[in-house]
Amino acid sequence: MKQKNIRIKDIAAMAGVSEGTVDRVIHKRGKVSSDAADKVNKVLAEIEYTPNLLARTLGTARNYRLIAVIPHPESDPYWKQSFEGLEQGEAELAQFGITMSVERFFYDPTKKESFQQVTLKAFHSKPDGILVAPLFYYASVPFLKELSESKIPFIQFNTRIEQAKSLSFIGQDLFQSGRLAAELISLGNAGNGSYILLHVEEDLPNSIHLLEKEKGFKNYFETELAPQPNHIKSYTLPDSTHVLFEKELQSILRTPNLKGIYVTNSKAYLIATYLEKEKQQVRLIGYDLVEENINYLRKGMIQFIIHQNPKRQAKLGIRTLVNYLLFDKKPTALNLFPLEVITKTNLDSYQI
Amino acid sequence: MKQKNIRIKDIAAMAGVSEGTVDRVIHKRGKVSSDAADKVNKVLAEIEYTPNLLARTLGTARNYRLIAVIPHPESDPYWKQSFEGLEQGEAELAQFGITMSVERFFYDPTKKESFQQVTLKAFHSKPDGILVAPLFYYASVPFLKELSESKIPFIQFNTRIEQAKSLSFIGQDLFQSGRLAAELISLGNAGNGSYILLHVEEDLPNSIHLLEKEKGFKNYFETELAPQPNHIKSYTLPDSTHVLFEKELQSILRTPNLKGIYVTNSKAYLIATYLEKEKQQVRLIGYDLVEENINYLRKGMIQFIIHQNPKRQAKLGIRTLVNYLLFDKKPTALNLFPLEVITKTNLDSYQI
DNA sequence: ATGAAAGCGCTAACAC
DNA sequence: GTGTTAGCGCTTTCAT
Repeated sequence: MKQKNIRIKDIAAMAGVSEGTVDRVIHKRGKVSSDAADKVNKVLAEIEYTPNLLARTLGTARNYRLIAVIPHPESDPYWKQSFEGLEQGEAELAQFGITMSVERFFYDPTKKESFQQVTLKAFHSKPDGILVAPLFYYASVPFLKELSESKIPFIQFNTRIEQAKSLSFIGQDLFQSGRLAAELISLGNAGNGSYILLHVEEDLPNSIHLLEKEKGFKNYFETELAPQPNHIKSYTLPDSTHVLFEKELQSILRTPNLKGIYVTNSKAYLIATYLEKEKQQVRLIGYDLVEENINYLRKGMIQFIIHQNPKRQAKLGIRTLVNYLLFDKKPTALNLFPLEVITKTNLDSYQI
Repeated sequence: MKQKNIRIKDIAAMAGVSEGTVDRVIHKRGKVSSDAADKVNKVLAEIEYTPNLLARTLGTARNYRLIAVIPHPESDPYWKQSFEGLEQGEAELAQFGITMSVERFFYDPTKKESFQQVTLKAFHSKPDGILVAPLFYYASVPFLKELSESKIPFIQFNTRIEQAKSLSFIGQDLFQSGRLAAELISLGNAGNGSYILLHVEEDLPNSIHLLEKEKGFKNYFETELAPQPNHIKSYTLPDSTHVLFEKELQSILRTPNLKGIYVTNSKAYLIATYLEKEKQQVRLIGYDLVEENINYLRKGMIQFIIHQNPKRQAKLGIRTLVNYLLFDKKPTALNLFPLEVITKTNLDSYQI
């Protein structure tokens, strides 16, 4: 009954070959006669061999080098959280005595050139694996293609370039995210209202991911609330320091029968500030648990935050890469994170 | 710069003692002169020693035995999910070659005697650790006390007996959970409505955890919506097969100006069935991603489900126990899970 | 009380 | 090609 775990040694004995040969067959390291290979494979087919992953890493001295390419942590609290996720992932490795370095290459999320420069450097340093948040579509495509061609395994997170042959994408379904925002913003409002979608401080042509959210948002109203005469409009706002910001926002807020505002990035607090000043009551939905948003969530000026869990994304990215490189574990191509709904009341339960 | 990881061997050399002695000091396995202990401790204080957890498990032959005490998986889809979490946790261990068995002891969640019987058996089998969902308050107190006294480490999950000295509690803050339900149910409803809280098919005296939710629910209306003249009432409904079930529910649904119903357990679908039949429009909130709830969520008859993530709770329970037993890692006393809000639209993102 | 040494299961280097 | 063997860092047993 108590079937002891089968080891390579056992397999070797059963197949009548040596441990080394079994290892070579299992890992396809070549240099093995088809005769021996057959014997081993036969045994392998009969038994259930689950390698001991602990022992495997202990045995291998090899030092892997990973590179993480993300926006600079100081550029935005959101990316700070990703950065912390990397650190946690790395700490986890250290604990298990896995010698794997995680170099961080930062770029300026507002400058395409910065991204290009950094990715070039990353590529030339020939790491064993890359974890990248490819914010810039057009700059990412060639980079990721180069990685594929050089057989450098990589994982995309946060933003997805669909055609890239990444090991895995870790992040959220942005179309659904937009739909969720629409559901939450319209909840309890019985028809015929106006809803505004706002891209704040974004370089839209370069941020196709935001357009996914927009599509989802509109889709929800069309498919789920069709008979109700709702008005949906989307705007792009400039940098909040820009003179036009306030002016444009002001006119937007004068939209008749305005029921809700959906901000597609983490800048909802900018709108909240303004609403607070004007004492206007509009349902406001945004993204990410950054401090300013949290404050307005607490005050009740923001009703919902959709959380992307950047920390967990980054941590999982590291873990996935390690599993692949060290343990031969192929990840799922798409690792879609839950669309987490945060309100004033469940906020604390999300703060670790 | 590239400080190689310090091993026990290094410490031994630095302290001028043998590896065995260092090991004895680190693990306080006794049998070491104060002289030698001092030397080792001195080195330990100067350097940063992080044991290689991989090597540690490889080295230990010891076979640990865990016991999980949960309601029978077939008694409720919710507990089925917990059960699956246990399986996942166990699979994870196997992967790493950790030889640790997880026996499952099931009880009938509607019968206190069944719980008592099972816990007695668990206790007598003297396992190395226990993971328990202590649904019955009065029956749990003495059991958990016995565990403490016999120094059998245990973790509570799902339900928490506060005074028990468990290694850790894994679950949700139910008071906050009630508050969250109140927030979601009242959202967008401008004042003066009636809200009903429903305990369905529950033996209330034995389910003090449900009373926590009730307190939280009422608390939210008092503290956050005080000036608005809302009416909150709570009821307990019998088994749905009972003749009184429909009758009582019917009279409840005739509450004037009824805006929302909050079901404190996973039985919201029973109410949804009825609402659907009567074509009554009331906001409905319940717990747990069980199939019937999911169906009504999809249909739009249930607006929100608060998810407790039983699978992850159970999995983490196993992992925590292993970390404690094998790696000497003390868990946090309170591991509160996020209060996850599920709607029709983000549901799919939660289905793994 | 302490040191030496034999594993744990696997990988990799080295003979043959 | 194939078998043998020396580790990886730790625990544990066995002398001393």
